[in-house]
Amino acid sequence: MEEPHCKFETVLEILVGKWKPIVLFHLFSNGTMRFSELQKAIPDITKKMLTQQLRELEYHDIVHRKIYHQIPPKVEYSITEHGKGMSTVLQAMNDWGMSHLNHLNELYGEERSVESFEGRLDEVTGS
Amino acid sequence: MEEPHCKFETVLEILVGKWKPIVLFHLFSNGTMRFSELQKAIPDITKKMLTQQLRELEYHDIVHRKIYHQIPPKVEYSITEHGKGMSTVLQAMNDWGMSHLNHLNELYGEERSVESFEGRLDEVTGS
DNA sequence: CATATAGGTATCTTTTAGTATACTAGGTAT
DNA sequence: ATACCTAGTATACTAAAAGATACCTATATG
Repeated sequence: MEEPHCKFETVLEILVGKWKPIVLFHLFSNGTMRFSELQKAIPDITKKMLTQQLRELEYHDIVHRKIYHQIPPKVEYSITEHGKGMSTVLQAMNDWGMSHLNHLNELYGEERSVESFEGRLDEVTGS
Repeated sequence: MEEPHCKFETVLEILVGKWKPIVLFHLFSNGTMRFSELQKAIPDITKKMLTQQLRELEYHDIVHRKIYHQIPPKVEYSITEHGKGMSTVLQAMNDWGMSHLNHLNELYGEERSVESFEGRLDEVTGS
């Protein structure tokens, strides 16, 4: 009973954060990117958040940070070997996620989306 | 480029919430549980949070809510058929999560844990 | 008549996550 | 001398998530 050994929370911990999924998406897609390239690819992110999310991914050894000691600075980010091992999990999540979206569309209709989730909650609540 | 079609965020949306993993863990393990049984199984959760997390899972058709019209009330929660389809994803997350924890232990030593993650961030930051 | 019961809701406070904006370093181009 | 560049940091603020606590419902029991 004590501590549930169901540790999918570990994966959640890596992925949680408003910008982590999209940061990972770009790094997985493009291989290696500079800080400024990531910024351009994700226009609404602030430097602070981009730095923060990258640091957390770096802590988990998902992302590698390569510093070129130049002026002006150059820093490149890429997925580590360990991080690449995560891709099957992400793929599994992605695949099931897609089918889940279809399922939700069947339940609630095409017009709904993951984003417009708040408004629908009361429907289920008020029954 | 536009909208990344990498939709593992959908799965995140279902699972994110401080108590969702443990709620799911108990429901997957025990099959069917009353509200009060969940409360007992997760002592630190408040009624408010338990209700909220269950409602969100219900919205996503992961959890089913069966109401017995009695006084005092009786409500049973269980994993839906659709929800059961999620178990392979959760298993994949769980498995990779375990190996990731080992990896982190190799990197940072045995004493660290997922929980004591804050304190370690500066180590990676300050290099 | 007061109390307990189960499964909640309502309201308020605290904590955490995210945003906005200004500032920095150090070398190069004007 | 001044402005510009990149990859940040620092500080202050706002929004969202979670916690604490009180209350509600209708029946059955003492």
